[in-house]
Amino acid sequence: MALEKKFDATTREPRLYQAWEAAGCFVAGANAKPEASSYCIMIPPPNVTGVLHMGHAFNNTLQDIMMRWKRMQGFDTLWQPGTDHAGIATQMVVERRLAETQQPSRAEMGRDAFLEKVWEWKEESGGQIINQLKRLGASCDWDREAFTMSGNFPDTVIKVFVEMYNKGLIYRGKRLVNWDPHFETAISDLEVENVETPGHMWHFKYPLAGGATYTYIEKDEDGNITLEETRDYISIATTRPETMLGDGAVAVHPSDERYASIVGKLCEIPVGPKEFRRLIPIITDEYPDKDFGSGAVKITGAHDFNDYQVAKRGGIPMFNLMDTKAAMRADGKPYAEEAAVAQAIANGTQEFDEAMIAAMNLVPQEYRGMDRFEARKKVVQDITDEGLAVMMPVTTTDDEGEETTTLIPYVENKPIMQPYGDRSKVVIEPLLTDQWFVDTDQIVGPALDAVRNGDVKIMPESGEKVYYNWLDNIEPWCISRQLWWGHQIPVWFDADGNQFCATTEAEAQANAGEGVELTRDPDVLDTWFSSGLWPIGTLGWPEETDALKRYFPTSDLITGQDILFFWVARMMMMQLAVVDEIPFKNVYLHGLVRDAHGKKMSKSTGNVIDPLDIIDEYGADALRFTNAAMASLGGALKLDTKRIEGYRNFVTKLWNAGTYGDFKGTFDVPHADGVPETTLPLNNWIKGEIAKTGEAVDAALETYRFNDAASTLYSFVWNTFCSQYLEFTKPVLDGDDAAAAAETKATYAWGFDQCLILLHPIMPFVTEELWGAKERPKMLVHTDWPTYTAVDLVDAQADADLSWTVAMIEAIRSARAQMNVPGGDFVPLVVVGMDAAATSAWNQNEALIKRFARIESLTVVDTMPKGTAALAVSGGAFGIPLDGIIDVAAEKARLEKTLGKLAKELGGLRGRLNNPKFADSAPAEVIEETKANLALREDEETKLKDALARISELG
RNA sequence: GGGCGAUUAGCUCAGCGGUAGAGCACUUCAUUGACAUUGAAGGGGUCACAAGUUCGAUCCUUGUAUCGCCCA
Repeated sequence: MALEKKFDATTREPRLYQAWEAAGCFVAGANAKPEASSYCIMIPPPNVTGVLHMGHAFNNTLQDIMMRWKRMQGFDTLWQPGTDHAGIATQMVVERRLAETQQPSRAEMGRDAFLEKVWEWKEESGGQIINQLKRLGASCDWDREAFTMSGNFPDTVIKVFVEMYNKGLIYRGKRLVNWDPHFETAISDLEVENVETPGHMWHFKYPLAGGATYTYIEKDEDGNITLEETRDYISIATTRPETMLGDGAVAVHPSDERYASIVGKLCEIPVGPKEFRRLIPIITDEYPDKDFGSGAVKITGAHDFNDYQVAKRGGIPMFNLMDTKAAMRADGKPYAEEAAVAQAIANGTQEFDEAMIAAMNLVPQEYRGMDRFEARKKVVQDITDEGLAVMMPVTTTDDEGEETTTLIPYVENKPIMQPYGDRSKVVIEPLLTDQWFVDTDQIVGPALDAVRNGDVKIMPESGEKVYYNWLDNIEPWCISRQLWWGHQIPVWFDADGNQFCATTEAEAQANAGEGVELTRDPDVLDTWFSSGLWPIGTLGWPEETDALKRYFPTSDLITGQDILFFWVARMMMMQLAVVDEIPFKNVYLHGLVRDAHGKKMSKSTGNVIDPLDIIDEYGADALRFTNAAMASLGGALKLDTKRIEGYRNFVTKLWNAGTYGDFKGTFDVPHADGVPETTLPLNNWIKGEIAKTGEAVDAALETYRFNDAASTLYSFVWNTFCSQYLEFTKPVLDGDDAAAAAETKATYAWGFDQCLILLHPIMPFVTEELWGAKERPKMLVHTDWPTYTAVDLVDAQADADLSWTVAMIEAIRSARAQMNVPGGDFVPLVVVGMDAAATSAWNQNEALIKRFARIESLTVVDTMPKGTAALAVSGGAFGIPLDGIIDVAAEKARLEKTLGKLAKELGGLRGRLNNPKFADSAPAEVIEETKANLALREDEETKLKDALARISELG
């Protein structure tokens, strides 16, 4: 059959994919050899409503390379695909759509109706990313496609929750959590992005109770007094004045002498109606930094993580000031009543508990219902108006040179780290709420040990350090979300708030007793709680499924380093906590795919590269090859379309090597499984080169060095197979020796097949297409991966002869080009003192050298004729006689340049060998190698010096 | 502030205790022979800087500078 002139990726790739799918090529266990070991990869599940971006394309290319390679090797493979319900992200998208289409809002339609809308949207868009993965060529077992909200998965999640609850690994409590005021839900630490933002630090006076005064003294480093004054206040610096209303104390460092005399006294929060101002104690704690601000900090336990710790230590009440939208609270009793109770607490005359404090609203009437940022402005204004802002002098000069000094409020402009929700992009508010937590301290140990003892390997190695660093300092994991889309927490409460955790409502009811009214916790679980169970969940746990037995623990996990904590670490902890086994053996982490200049791809920058556009323009194979070539362990991923173009050209190159073979009849050679028997040096040689390449590819993939595999194949196919071997077959296939031609045809056919096989994991489409151009027992996707080795196939003689031949051709071409010998002319070659090896190599490959270097004859002479261009080739002094036409100056320059390089090298080699310490210390083989190298270079130098001397005689 | 990394050709990046590599870009030449998505030849590097270890350092160690990412 004749091949098309070009490979049309756009039309061929989808058809090839369909053919694989139709033949069941990707089904778990397909092409497995009997008794094969298993090889399993879990896809990092993309968001169900997502679209394929370059990160997915990169990540899935690497996974597919591993899968296809292992499948061809006959492993029992499973690539488990699926999608994630992605709680916040999906709920956000659906809510936005509701708004855009003028439908009732989430709150208006209620939970059940809203969830129906989410499912509708999932059905509508859920298949998209899967189809995009297919365009990339991903060989997942689609029959097993999973989704974190359907099939057995929800049962798995609920069962794990119940088990962990029963083991005491999950608890509920009122804690300060990161609260997203936009989505009105708690989020985990990892979902918060801290961004440096311009901010202000205000300085306010908290008056001492009852008009008390003290002497405030500041000293410099040497203990000299720099400031001494009587104060009736303590100065407080804050970036968040609106939270002053919830202050429970002012804290100073225990060693801070400036405030020692007033510790234990009360001071007044300078906000709110004057008659109800609260008094709070001045306490000591290790937290305040003496050198920061005034050294005294206000303690607002309910709205700051550091203050929360101080308040917990000091038993200081934490007054919650804000509602779920982060507006100042408008509920509760009038301010006057609340403030009176709070004062009693501060005075120590009122008992209090957590629930009582939580119910109190200490927001003064005029602030109630205000947005937090509005409230901030008002607080600052009110305090300043009252004269309680710390003032600083500012001197200005007027037109007449008159200096005036005025006092203005002391406000520092300084960058502050502001927390933002990674999805909502609004400022996160620390908020005191009831949430569910995983007690990570209890389950982190095995996850750390598994990596420390090598059961799980993380690549690159730096990933392990990052992993340790995070897990060693892990915080409790807040797993409840005040969302609707997700796995609802399986806990029911009775009227007294008693918890009944069970897998079903009936079970909870049974535990609570008949007739007890129960309400289910409305919250859902963090998406990562369920995706943390992806390995066992997709394999059917808690059922002892066949898949679980065969494929768990899985083999490799290939994922972005950005989800090392979110996902990888949590899968480790969860799998070990639930089934007491590691989820996977190797973790390959990669970075973010960036643009050609290393910039993050973003819509606003406009530098986003859509993988589907790339596939349309260049084909999936080109994109995949680019991905593989970029994937050095730990390397940066900069995607340049020029590079993709280059690999598209490589696809074409391979295709043309196919059309050459087709043209020469190599596709008429029937398919055979074994390595062909050969006698010709060029055929012996290419077999060895292929074996070496195969070994290099295996070695690269075994160590996840995809870039090495790609560059080895690129260089072999383009340079060795096409530029050399293919060219060398021309004289034989066109020649009169029928036996030689037949052998070469068969060898070319086999060699080209090997290229297709070795390239298939990286470039599945074009290779399968070329494979299909001949009658075959199996599709390429299921063809056996080679097991021959270099030891089997390398013929040392052929190897040496062909290497010499290639070097000879290159030396002649180089000399010709530099001597300006017209390309078409055949020229004679002469040699003095040709040795046996060179003679043998010449005899074997004379036709090739003559044809490709355009040589008409080789003559052995006693002395070089005058005006000969010398060649730096081993085995004799070769030269091209160019008497009369030689450019003497050019030839001198050429020789001098080569001699210069040689001299530098010789200097290094001799220096090393002359150093007695080198002889003593270096390994014998290095010394031998150096000596041999020196001899070779000296020989070359002698010949070239002779040549230079001769040419110098001419001019 | 803590952690992790990077610095190699004009650009994007590999690499390695003992000859400095690729792709792109650049220069010159080639055009009916599988392929112009091509072929041939070529130019281009104090491997950031400094000290140390070593017979030998671009590579290992320490420090400096610059840049990046993650966590506070």
